[in-house]
Amino acid sequence: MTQKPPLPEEMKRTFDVKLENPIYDWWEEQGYFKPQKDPDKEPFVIAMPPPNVTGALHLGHAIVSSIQDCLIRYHRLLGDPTLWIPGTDHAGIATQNVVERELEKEGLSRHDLGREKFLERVWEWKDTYQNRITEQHRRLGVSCDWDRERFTMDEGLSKAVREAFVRLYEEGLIYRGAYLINWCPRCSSAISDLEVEHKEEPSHLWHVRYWTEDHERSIIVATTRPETILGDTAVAVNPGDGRYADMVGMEVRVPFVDRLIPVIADEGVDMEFGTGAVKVTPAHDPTDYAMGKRHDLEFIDVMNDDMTMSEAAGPYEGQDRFVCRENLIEDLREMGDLVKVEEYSHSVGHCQRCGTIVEPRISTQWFVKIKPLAEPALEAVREGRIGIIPERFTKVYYNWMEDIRDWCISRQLWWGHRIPVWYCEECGAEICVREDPTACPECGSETLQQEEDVLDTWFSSGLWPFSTLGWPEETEDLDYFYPTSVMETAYDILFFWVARMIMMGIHFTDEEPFHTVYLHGLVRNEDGEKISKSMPDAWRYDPLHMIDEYGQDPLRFTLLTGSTPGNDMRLSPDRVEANRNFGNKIWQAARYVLGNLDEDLKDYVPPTGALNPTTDMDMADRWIISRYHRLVAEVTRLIEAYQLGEAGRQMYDFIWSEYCDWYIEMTKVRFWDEQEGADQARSVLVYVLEGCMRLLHPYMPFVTEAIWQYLPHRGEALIKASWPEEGERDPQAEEKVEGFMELVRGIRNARSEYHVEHGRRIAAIIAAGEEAPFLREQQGVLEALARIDGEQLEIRESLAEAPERALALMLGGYECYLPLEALVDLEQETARIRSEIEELDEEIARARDLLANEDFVTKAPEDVVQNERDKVEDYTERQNMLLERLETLQ
RNA sequence: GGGCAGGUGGCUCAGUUGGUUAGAGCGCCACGUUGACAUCGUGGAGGCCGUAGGUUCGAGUCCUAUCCUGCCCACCA
Repeated sequence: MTQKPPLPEEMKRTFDVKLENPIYDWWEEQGYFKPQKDPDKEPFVIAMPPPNVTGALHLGHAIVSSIQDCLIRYHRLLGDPTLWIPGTDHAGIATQNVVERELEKEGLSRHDLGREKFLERVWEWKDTYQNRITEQHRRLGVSCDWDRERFTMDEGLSKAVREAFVRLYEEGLIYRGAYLINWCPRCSSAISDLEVEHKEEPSHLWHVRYWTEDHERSIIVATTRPETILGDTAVAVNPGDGRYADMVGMEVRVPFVDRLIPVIADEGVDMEFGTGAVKVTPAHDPTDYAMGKRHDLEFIDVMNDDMTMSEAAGPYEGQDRFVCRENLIEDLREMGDLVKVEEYSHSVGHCQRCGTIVEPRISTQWFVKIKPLAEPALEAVREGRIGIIPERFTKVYYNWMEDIRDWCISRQLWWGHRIPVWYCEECGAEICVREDPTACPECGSETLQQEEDVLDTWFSSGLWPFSTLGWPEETEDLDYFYPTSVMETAYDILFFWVARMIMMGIHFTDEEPFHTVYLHGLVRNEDGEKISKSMPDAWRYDPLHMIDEYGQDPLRFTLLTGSTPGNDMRLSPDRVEANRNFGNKIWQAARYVLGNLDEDLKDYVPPTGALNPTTDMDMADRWIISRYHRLVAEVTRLIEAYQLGEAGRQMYDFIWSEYCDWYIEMTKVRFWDEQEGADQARSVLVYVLEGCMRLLHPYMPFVTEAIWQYLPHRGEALIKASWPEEGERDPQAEEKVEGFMELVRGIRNARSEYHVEHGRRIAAIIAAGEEAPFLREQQGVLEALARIDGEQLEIRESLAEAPERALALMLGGYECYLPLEALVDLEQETARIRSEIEELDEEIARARDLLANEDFVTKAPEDVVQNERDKVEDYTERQNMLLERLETLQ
């Protein structure tokens, strides 16, 4: 039944990136991405943030996939029933915009097609891009359950949206009314406060004089938006402002439109700013709106939907708002009522989706009364039922939630969930029901008109963690997999999405939709710029291009290790290349291991549990096992703490710098002439490497699966193997081998310093003290690694007399002499020893000072103090030997 | 106006309960075709951890102030 993995019989010289896709397909066909439900186990569940169906995946999606797939694969290896739900978002405005742009190329507008035909076009687009996105996701290696793939506008989710809307409506938490909203003239729709991006822009502050009816008195106001003068319905001053006290209650005339407006007193006016008098346009400014409400002023919208001036703008009717501004300023100047123009910079709201300057205006829209939803959402985080990583974002979350304002959810678009409300043309009743109504429940009339507006796309996204599991139906999935575990996404949609999921999740399911929020940063290019499609070298940062070039594993490893939670990262192709090299390094190590095993690989199948170090093993074996066990513990701890980057780096360092650079080199000696312990080495090589593949699998799924398949192993696939066990450490072996490494490094260093040819084997005399037996055991390894001539190597307990004319090294507890007569330059050697003595001097002085400090000795932990004592002893010993040496040289 | 993050070798970044002589990758210098690997190996140069104070036996790590960079929030007319 079990189909074999799609790999060549023999390991090739390098890992072929083209194998990634077949391996992925194999995993999928084998059903490894599907959760193994077990009622006794707690499942691990992630709802994947659904990409918009607007276009191609970018590096932002690559980081999402990398982090989530890493967590998913880790938990799958732990044996948790693991579910990752994929899907896509209809992305209301964004998608409608791209399709409209397509239509523009044909010279058409959506109005030319009409609602129905236009929506057909959008669905076509959606089908194309959803498929493309799915394909791209597969290439990113995501191990999600494709059978559970959802779309925010598919039948089930639409039902969820309808249910959520109706419930909120019935609870009185959704209302309709005319309020000040943000209007995007290009999108021709209302947008929420969050969808407005404020940018500081240079502009002017125009001082304009308003006259009283009799032209006896006047008041000067300062404004950044002269075109809204036409909608003024008051002029306000601070009640405590003596300059204008006598004018309060008077009426002044609005220029160009025949209207007298009152001068009012309001606490909100800052006496220090501008002239201290402010024009009030309640229909076009949030502050003025509030003032208008307080003083019961008239609300006059002076613009049409397309931002041409409306009939209310009198002589300026039909002009674009900014053309009107220019003309109006000119006219004021001519009239002499433009008193002053100052340079002024202020923040201007732009539409998040199209960049157009947003116009605050009064409009009838649908809103969610948000406070009742926000309160429990705040508590959930305050009381720790939801944790946010990194923690600093909890404060950001609190600030926003505490200060939250009602959410405008209606959009004047065609693409989206149409608001399930009908109006009766007979009696005017407003009907909000779960099933499409056929007759008015009030008057029985069948002339019902459905609300034209659709919902904000984030309304459906807010239901994602449970709507994807079948809510509002009480499905098995919902019962078993909900609440989900981790919500992982970019920090820039904390409010848009995460906050709303928490609010809606708690409201509709009485449970927090997830227990952990993990926020990652944005990916930028080498220069720290946001990567956008319009950049000339954008292709260099296209994840698919990077995958073609280097493979998915290196890209993923780079994204995982390149940053810490919540911090942006700069991604350069160089880094991906470096990690590609790491993948190759592992591949080569595996080839070495495999090449040294006997025919029957089954002899080396690793134990089910940990292989612990025992005294009958070679010290090198004990050392690497111990180091590997340390790694298992560390990586597990770090992943559990969501420190994915650090865990990855630890594996990189261990595999490259310990396993490859040292352990593999050490084993070679045993294989050369099949010395004692060669079989032991084979088992240990396999044990550690196979374990590393399991550890590393969440970080480099493809290359590890391939290697694992070649290596002796238990089970059919790495992806569903088990997480390594934390075995025993062997401090003694670690200490001995590290001393040995220090000795080897010292000899190599000396060779290099004295320009000994690489190929040349040299003599050495080593006084090893009680380590002599150990060093004799490792004699062959020492010869190989330090390139020493076995015939000329002497290992003793101690030396009665140090050899003359030899380099002296005091390292790792060894006293080592390299008799390089011909090569030793006496002066150079003297200088070398002197500088080493000096360095030791400094260290000894530092440690002695520390130990002389009573406070240090009494207050610091015992092991820290002891450590310093040992150092003084060790350094002094080394220094004495070097001093002696210096004398013999002179 | 409020808040947050970053400032560590030439570049990009680690360094999470304060404790060896602060690490890595890339780049740089010297040497190297030993049968896992030149997508490599060996050795090396290079940092008073933004600045100034403070707490502590001990600070890259904690506190205060300050400068620079970036970001978020806010009804700045």
